[in-house]
Amino acid sequence: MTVSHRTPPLAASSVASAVELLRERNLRVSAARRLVLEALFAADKPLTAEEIAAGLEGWLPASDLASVYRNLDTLEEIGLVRHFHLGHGPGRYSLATADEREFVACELCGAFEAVDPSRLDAARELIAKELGYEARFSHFPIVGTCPACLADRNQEGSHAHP
Amino acid sequence: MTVSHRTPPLAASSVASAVELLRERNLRVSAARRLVLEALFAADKPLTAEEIAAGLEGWLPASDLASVYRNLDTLEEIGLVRHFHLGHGPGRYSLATADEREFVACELCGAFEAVDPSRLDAARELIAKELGYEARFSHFPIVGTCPACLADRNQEGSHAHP
DNA sequence: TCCGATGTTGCGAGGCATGCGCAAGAGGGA
DNA sequence: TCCCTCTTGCGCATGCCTCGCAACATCGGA
Repeated sequence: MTVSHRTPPLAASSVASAVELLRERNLRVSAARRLVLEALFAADKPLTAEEIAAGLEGWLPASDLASVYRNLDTLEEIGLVRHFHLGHGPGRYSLATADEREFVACELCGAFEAVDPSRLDAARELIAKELGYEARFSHFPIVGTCPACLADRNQEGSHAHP
Repeated sequence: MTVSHRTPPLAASSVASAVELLRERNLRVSAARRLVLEALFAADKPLTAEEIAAGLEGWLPASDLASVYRNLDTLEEIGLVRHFHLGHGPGRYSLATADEREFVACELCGAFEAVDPSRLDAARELIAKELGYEARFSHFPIVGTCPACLADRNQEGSHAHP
């Protein structure tokens, strides 16, 4: 799923509770499906479909990539999963949280972080005022230069006049 | 070229002056190269490599897609061309302007516009203060909902209580 | 004006991130 | 346990590029 879903988020606290939510929606709890959930619950960061299919480097059984994409898609449709895009490169998937997350990414080093949307409300407001657009950084992040790379850049500049 | 270049922009006013700049850099002025420039000068909006290769629907001779990409890349490297990414979908290329452009895009209808970076400085400042990141919307735009789609959405909501 | 060194072109093939079709297989209510 | 469906797995297709390589063109120099 390369497109952003707008289903309200469903925050599950465990694989078991997520499975429960699947059943409530008459979705089957297949091995492949459960594996995707287990990978997402086990991970501490957004995963690519490839990483999930590979079984998190052996921690979990490997599974079919196409099925992983399909399952991520259905899970996202019901609100259990969210994904965003880190510049070029594959999409990154994670469990949905009650409050949607937004992202910032560094175009130099590739670092990224999730941020609470409220921290971006002021900026969002300014953008709305100036352009009339309502910005959303949950599917496509704010791209720029992270603090570390900014520091590196200043470092470089400084040795011109030691 | 899927990556952003940081060469200072070179604003050319015509194909001839752009060609001049190529010669100054010891780059050859081949037919294919000139065609890319002609397409960009003829267009009133950012083009995809595919559109350029197709000769703008017959206005110009068609050319090889791989060469178009290579030429856009070299032109971008010397600062004559810039490109940005509209969500998924191919990159969009346009002639560089003396002042860099930044972009906003609507994730619902696909519309996008170029904006003067100064109009986003306040938002950029807020983001820097809040996250420490220096945001740049010239390669990856601000993604959100455009005024028209926002109006549509309100329209929909309103007929609940006429 | 011809020449040669080298930058470029135009294919064709390859790669990555997805998406699709379809027959085989597995959930789970009756 | 049966059977209807939902899912899986596999292979192949697609969109957007990128690469390798031989043929070819450009442009400074003889």
